[in-house]
Amino acid sequence: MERAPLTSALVIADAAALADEAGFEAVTLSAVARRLGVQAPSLYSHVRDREALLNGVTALALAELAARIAAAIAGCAGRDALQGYAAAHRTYARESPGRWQSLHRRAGDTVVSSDAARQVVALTRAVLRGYPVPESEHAHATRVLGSTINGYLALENIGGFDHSEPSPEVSWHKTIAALDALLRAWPTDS
Amino acid sequence: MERAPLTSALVIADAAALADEAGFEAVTLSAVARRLGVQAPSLYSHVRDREALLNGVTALALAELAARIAAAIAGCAGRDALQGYAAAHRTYARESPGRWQSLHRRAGDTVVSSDAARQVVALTRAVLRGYPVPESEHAHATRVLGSTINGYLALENIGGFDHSEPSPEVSWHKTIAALDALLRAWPTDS
DNA sequence: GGCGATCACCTACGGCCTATAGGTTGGGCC
DNA sequence: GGCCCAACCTATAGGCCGTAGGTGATCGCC
Repeated sequence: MERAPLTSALVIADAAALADEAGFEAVTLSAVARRLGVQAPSLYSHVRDREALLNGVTALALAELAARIAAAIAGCAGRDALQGYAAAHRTYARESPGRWQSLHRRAGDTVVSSDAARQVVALTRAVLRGYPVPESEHAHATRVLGSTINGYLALENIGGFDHSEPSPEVSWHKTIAALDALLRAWPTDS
Repeated sequence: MERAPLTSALVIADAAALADEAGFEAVTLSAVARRLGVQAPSLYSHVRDREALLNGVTALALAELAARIAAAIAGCAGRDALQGYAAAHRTYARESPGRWQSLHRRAGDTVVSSDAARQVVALTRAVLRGYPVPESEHAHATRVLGSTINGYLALENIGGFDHSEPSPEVSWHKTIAALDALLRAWPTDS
């Protein structure tokens, strides 16, 4: 059978698919090799070690997330942009749970200082520009936004809301509304 | 040498110490056994399997966190209580990084429905009672609070703030101030 | 005081994972 | 036609989980 030869990108893409199917912690060189119909040591030609494979998945996820955010907030401002920004995160977390998990780890420097990382920051600032938050406060507001959205999704993800009453759906909308109100009346006094 | 015999609690306590020293993912039956001067299979008398060991650490951490929160907000209300509540989380995350990490995983039912878990929720509601948030909105506000605080600490923890400008310290205070403002003017309209 | 049970630990093992070393094959290029 | 190299292979070492079954000291009990 004529198979196209593996490449680093193919291996990483398959690892990402596996992460979504079986959880990020299930991403193992052996498992990926099995899925690709190849012996495990063969992968070391394409990927330096397991850590590099995981970093690859993280980088991929970050780029995908950035693209989704960009699409979601294009042409929007104010609350619409915030809503799109948050929804992009949430649908990504739902549709690609493994890749999304891969974002919640200390990643290698190449990932941290990647274009995708910078792009996500830039997109967040773009959302803030629709609010009366002074430029000097953007860094803080970015952090609050990221903390709350990622924190919410993380809690939801590990089942933190499974055993309490109101549906996470409602709380999610309230949370976005709260962020909107917060940005609208950003406390500028120290 | 007369050693006191191991117990389940001792094994879990040692695992927690190891988690703080080497990271939660380093908590392995072999490593704990080494630290205790015992062969790895011996631990299975005290702990059902690795998963149970990790759940034990999570339960321990949750109980410790609840105790710290309780101490931090005793006799406080309003902003002071919020400040204490948040600070308790942060100092716990800094002083016991491994145990704190152990809280960020899907834990077994015994942990989720433990007294400590209920206590943390109750303490959060106690904080909210110092704000004009209607009782019917407490669940939502609890989630926002937990999301933001945990989200911030998680981002800080994985180094998300390492490569951007203002010190995380300043942003942290701004974040608490923002939460205070938010709760003070909780948007009650749908 | 001696006997048996039990408890807490042990060794031995199988299976899965990472990672390295070194062999084999087939296609492209001179 | 012969050489080289890329992409895969097998073999192997070492670490981890978890099970099975053995051993010695201690304790209750007669």
